[in-house]
Amino acid sequence: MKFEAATIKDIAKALGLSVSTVSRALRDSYEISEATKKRVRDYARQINYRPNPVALSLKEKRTLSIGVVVAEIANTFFSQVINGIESIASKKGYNVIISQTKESYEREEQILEYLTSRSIDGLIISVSSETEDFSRLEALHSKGLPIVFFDRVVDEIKTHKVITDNLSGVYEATRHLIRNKYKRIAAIANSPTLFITKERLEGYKKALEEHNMIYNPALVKYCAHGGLEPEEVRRVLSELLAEKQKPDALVLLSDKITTETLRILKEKNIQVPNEIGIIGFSNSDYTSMMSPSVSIIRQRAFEMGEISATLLFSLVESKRKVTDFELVSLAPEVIIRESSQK
Amino acid sequence: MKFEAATIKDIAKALGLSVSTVSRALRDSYEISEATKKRVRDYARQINYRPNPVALSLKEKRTLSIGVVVAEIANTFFSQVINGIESIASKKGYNVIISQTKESYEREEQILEYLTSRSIDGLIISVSSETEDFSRLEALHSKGLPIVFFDRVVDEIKTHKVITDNLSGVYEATRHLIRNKYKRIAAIANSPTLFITKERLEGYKKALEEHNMIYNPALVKYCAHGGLEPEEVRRVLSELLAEKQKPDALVLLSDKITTETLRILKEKNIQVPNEIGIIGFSNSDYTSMMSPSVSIIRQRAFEMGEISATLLFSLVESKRKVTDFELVSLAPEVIIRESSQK
DNA sequence: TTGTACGCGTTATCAG
DNA sequence: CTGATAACGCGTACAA
Repeated sequence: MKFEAATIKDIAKALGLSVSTVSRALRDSYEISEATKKRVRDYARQINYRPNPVALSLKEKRTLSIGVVVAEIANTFFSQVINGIESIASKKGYNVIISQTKESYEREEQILEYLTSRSIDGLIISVSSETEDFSRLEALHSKGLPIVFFDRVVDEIKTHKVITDNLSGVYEATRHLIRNKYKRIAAIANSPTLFITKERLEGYKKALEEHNMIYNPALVKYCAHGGLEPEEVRRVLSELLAEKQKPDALVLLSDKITTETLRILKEKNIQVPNEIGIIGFSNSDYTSMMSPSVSIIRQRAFEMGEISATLLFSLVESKRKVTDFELVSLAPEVIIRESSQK
Repeated sequence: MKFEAATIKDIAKALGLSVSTVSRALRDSYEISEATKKRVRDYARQINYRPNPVALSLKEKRTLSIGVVVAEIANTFFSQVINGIESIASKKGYNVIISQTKESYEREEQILEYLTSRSIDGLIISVSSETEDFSRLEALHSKGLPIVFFDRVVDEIKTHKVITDNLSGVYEATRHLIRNKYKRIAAIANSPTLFITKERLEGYKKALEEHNMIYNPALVKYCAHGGLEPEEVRRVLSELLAEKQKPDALVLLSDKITTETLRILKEKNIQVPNEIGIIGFSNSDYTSMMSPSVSIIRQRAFEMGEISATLLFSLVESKRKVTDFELVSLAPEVIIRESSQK
């Protein structure tokens, strides 16, 4: 069944005017008499006329839509970012088209292929953990599609980027564990190919080095799909706990990994913070309500969305080619609670 | 700056053909010679030609986009529903345009006004808690816009609806509290105007009646904005705790209210489940990891999204006017944990 | 003050 | 086999 709506032509016919007169009357052009304007406006209201945005888009070569690509919508961090993006976009009169990669490069390719064939005016993206080939993004970017990266940014592509100051966040978190007498601090990270993974691990290493603790690669584990595959966190956690000298603390380097780890520790009845100390990325309010309450590195997700959207619109609305790009780095909140203090 | 892409016309010019020939060649029409087809296809690939979806939309009177309207994206329940919707939509080759009402009728009006001026082929909506006037939705619906309601459905409008079996969920939850010797069971609900609020309270009343407990209106409180306004949950909770005979258990009738209540109880250091028993709607995995773990009524959110989307596409793709509508009622999972058993 | 014609990108129809 | 033209809905330069 089709959804039919009135057009300018319908109004013109009904009122015995030409379409251009109607068009001008509706846009309140000075060339149209008040009498005609009134007739047109009254009739338009009566039949509830709305201009067809598709026709406008075709004409103006813009869609008033932006695309947002994230790994998973139902992830607190991403949904908060989307919240921020939507808040700005709706004020600007733009639609927000959401897609999720589920951490798959293939899906990401499909989405980009699909979205960017001119159905969006700009793109805000956090790449999937599998993505290592940025050529399609690069191609789109060099063709003039405005792109803003957030969270999982692509170093090679020169455009606006909004990230958390991952290094200091993790540095601070790790340092805190060290000061609380944890001796064997392990890290569970997202895919090693992600830029943010590298940054976060830098923070971890920096804290260890500054406190003369040796960096032991055996204590660093990766989840290629950021914990989205059900068993990957469980596997690396088992590996860690099976070490001869098993770790006494964990730094969890992504939201999903934090959630999964907490679930597994609870299930295995491992005592936090005594048996193992925990601090990790999380944007869930529930971490404060748990017992023990969970120490977290909290990203300014809503703000990140707002800033990303604002930067994107500055690109979209810019008349000239922008060559000066911003790298916005937001300080995370490192919130110390019970899970990291024995 | 604009994002320019190649068109059929560019190909035609470059190859010295007419646009119609190029169009047909690309669509592999039988009337075109293999040689020409090959030339066109090769060149199209070379310049990375993609048909302009906006032009297609104008011609075909469809946008391959659906609109999704929820109260708040960053709410676990809604983000899980959106996840389900997106999963189906992406398979069907549809874009998902997301908007949030933030529980405001005014915003909902704006969104509908905007979205439905032919930029979407169908709408999936859970109305805002403020919405009492459904005339715009009704108008859109009777004009032929396919609509599917989920969660907060509109009784008056005849179309597909997907809901949780709210009554039995709450009935079962309340009965469970009664069987666990709770005597003064209060309920905190979303706006009294919402259909689901009525249903949920029916479940509450039914359980009380069946166990010969008197229904005391003083023990039922409402949050007009579903807990989105920061202080509303705190206020009603204070009122309840100030009752001469204060309640010894709470049934929390929406996700947001459950989260807020748990936060406040923790803050006030009120002992759960002894001082007060808790069971409430929640779709957050964290409820299982809290201490005490929280008993919940869990909606099948992802599934609800999948079903809503499937039903919507059946409407969108239907050739004739559909008059036979489904009301899908999904059984919630009532998960009994520690917070409701003293 | 109002109307005609064109173009945005595409496909369908009709001509050749 | 290929090309010209109309149409989708709109806004605007140009004509009247």
